[in-house]
Amino acid sequence: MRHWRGPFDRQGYHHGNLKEALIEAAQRFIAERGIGGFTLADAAKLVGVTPAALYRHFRGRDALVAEVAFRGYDELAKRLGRALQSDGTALERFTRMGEAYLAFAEQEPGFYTAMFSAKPTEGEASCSPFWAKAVESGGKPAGNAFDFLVKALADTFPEGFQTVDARFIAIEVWALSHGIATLDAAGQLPKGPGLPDKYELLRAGVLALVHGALKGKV
Amino acid sequence: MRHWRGPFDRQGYHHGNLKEALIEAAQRFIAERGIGGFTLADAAKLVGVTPAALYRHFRGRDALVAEVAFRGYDELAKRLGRALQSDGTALERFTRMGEAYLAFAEQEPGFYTAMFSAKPTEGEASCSPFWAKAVESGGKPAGNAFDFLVKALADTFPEGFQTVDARFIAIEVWALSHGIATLDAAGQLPKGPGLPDKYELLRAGVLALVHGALKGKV
DNA sequence: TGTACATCAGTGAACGCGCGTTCACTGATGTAC
DNA sequence: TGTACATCAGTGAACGCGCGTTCACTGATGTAC
Repeated sequence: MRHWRGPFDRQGYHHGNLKEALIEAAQRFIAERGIGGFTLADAAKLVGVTPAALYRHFRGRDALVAEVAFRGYDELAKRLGRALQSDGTALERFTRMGEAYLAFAEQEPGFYTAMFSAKPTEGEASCSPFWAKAVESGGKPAGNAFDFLVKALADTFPEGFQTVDARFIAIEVWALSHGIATLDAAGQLPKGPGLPDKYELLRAGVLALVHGALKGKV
Repeated sequence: MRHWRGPFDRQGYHHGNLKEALIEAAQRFIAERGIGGFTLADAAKLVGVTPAALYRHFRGRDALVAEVAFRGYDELAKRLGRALQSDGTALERFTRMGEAYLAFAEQEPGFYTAMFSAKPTEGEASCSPFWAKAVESGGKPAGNAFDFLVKALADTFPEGFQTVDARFIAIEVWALSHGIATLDAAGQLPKGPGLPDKYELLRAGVLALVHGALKGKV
């Protein structure tokens, strides 16, 4: 195999790493134009290949989008897992997870968009990869994003939440994170002097949600 | 003008209420298939009219989508305004607003989708109709959804939020509402025995957010 | 009441386009001998 | 080391389709006289 010189770079008849390059191109176009605006023709062109070449690696358009979404689930779980195992106090790690979530949505809009708009592939395992029971990936059981969140909550507040199910809080935290991330992506988050940025918004909001539960205020 | 017999009903050469019927059809298809999946041809067919007829009433596809979004902003503000002026205590009205928001997103997915994905029309007034300064509509200044939310907060907690800007809380509440609504629409909200439904989720979350601010916990 | 006419909402045929996908093919690669 | 061969990634031409949009038109409506 020829030396790999970057996803959109090519010399000669064989591309060398077409599958990865196509995924990367799709990710980029989905980020720029949304799921509907993404076309196979553009992706192939960017990569320097005929549209038909795609069919050596994917069943079709939907399969490529699904693959992007799948990579997204993986990357998000990886980032959250990394934050969960980072240094510092449990609260610091928990805060870092929130930042990681927002940063992921901002830095990888292609992933994020694909993750929430990929049609459930018929026959495929799970269509809610955030919180579905962890799926095996290459033998070793992979954690999912939602499980990491629940675990972080348990670590950070080992005394538990009296009457409240930890999953309850986790859903609240996730919904707030998702809301902030999508409003921000849509350019709808009010911004201005005296108004917090999204990280501050999430940090303060999560603390309030957790403390509300801690005090049985819910 | 002939008697109006329903949006998708027609007799004779002239439709009678084509503009409204097209908006309604667009709303329905956007709800079913998303912005990308909506086509003029389908809308015209449903209404019983040639695609070209659309151009008597709209500049083109984008204008129709924008009109749907605009109706959505209007309808949402109307519903929130109604909740804001309903009976009961201030807290009850505030809670009702949250329910109204979630119900709107669920009952009018066409509106909700259009509102968040309409491209900012160049030359048009505002591209963030939730919180942009209230626009005149037919002479009388119309309230926007975000202003209603801030007002509800002020009514419900007249003692104010010590160190915290009320808009801060409003953004948190809105982000949580939006997150819950969109996760629910995407079928991603975990559901099961012991887990709360979305209304309970929002109610508890909002209370926690507000109390967090009230106690200066933020 | 009847007729001529202006208005304009909707027709239907056509357009150019770009899409996703297929197919028989070709040329580069690496392996067996 | 050299040659024959199997493999298969990518080609390029073609497909059928449905899209948004245009245009000269037609037929229904309502108004002026």
